[in-house]
Amino acid sequence: MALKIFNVLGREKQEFTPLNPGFVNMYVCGPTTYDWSHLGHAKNYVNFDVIVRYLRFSGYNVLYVQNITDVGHLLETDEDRVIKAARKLQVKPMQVVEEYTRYYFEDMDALGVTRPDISPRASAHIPEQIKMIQTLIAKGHAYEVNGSVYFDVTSAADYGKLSNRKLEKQEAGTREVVRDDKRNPEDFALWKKAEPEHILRWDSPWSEGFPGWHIECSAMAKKYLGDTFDIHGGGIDNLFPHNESEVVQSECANDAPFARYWMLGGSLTVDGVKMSKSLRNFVRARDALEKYRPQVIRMFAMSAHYASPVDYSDAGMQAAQAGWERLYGAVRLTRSMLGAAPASDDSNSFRDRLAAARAQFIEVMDDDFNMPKAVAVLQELTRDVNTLLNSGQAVGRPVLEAIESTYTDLGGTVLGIIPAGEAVTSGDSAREAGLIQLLIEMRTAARKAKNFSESDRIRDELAKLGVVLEDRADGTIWRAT
RNA sequence: GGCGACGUGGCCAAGUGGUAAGGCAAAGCUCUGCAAAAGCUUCAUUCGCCGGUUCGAAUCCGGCCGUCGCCUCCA
Repeated sequence: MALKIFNVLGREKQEFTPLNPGFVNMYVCGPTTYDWSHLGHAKNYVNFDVIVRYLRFSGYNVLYVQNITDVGHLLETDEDRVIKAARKLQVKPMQVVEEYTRYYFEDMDALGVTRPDISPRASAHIPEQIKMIQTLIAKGHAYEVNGSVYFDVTSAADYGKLSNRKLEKQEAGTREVVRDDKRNPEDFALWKKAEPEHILRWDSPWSEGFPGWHIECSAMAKKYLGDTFDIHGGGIDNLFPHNESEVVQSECANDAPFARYWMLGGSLTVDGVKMSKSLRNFVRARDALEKYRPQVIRMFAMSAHYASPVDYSDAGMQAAQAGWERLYGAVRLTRSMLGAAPASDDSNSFRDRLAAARAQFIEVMDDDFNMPKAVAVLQELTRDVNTLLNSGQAVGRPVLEAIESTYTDLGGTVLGIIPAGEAVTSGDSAREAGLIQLLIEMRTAARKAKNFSESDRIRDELAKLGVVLEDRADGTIWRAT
């Protein structure tokens, strides 16, 4: 079974064949770091994280580039959003960028999102952007007016092919407003001359100014991945104009196809409306992390196919949490049983069940990264694992290890929802575990003596402290809530 | 208005021609001293509505209704 990807370019599911066998060059549009990351970012970057993890799990050598936008991303009012934030906070623009870039990585790290291999910043690639703009001017795809440079969308026959937009046949100026000095209303800025109060500014052949928003991705993708590369990811909300502009300017400048596969993630919504900063309906990623474990947020992000929207709600998060706890409960039970398991081949036939789960997992992930179905595969496996482990029949160490590694590989390495283990390392945790074990033994003695008021008191008091006891045929185990 | 996505049980959701995965919630049961955890059972003759194609459609085609996204602020 070969990997298939729904390619937004052409809007069909296609077999994935990398440009160079065994290697995947991938670019994903990153955030503009002038404010906190919210769950919308978390959803999208968790999805792409799983995509990258799965590609690597499948044996591909992935080069993953994700930019940090720190300049040129203007508001509708033509204000630079970074400068605006800096003015509000009374700090230098680059301080804003530094601070929120740091927070962004902190939040993504906490969510278990693997860092991109390269995180290039727009402001560090001004020369590359200027060079690309010069190429576009030389080829007649861009023009300079009053120190600013615009891309002429009528110069490219296939402009609009990604978002399926066609230029309206109309003459410039017939619209009510033709902004700036553009020849066509649809032309977009490659370089903008800076007004005196605009602090973020660089020298260029045309003026002291700053690059447009779209050119950074084209320039940095070219620099690190080449003219043509395999996968370009991002959020569906940036399909137009951002992604469309990237495609047209890159292909015009490079005379080569740009990204071969486009993968765009669905938006996170709240009550059916997109979570966004401007609507002020967002939940910061770090606030969500205070309330829910990172694995639960990842489960939630994977509750629908990556290209579909996901609606945020407490009920949705709680469903994700309940589902996760059942999965993780099976893993925890497996690990606790490993401690005293015999090195026998008891229950060895269960290996077939594990192999089937692996095969199913790969099959559904190969089908355009069907994460909800991949989770379902683990959930079905979990039912059988629980049945086996609670059956009372002997289970040998090799099988337990095979169960553990199945969860670790599929749920851990690929999906990032199964932690590697709760290693008790610090002195305090080891002491705590010892004390809990002592209380468990005291309770066991009380139960044997049928002193249930005493045994229930120990259980209830521990529960109040966040330690839940579970009585099993082979003894009592505990877990922290 | 243009472009695009979508509408599946109480909720979330998979499913692109062969007779409805999975999770959450709910109810009953088993296990337990009681719990917890786990397992079992029940829970859509039906996939927004109306037509059509077909031996057969949630899946294909047409129309209608509704929701959402983008159309130079947004991952």
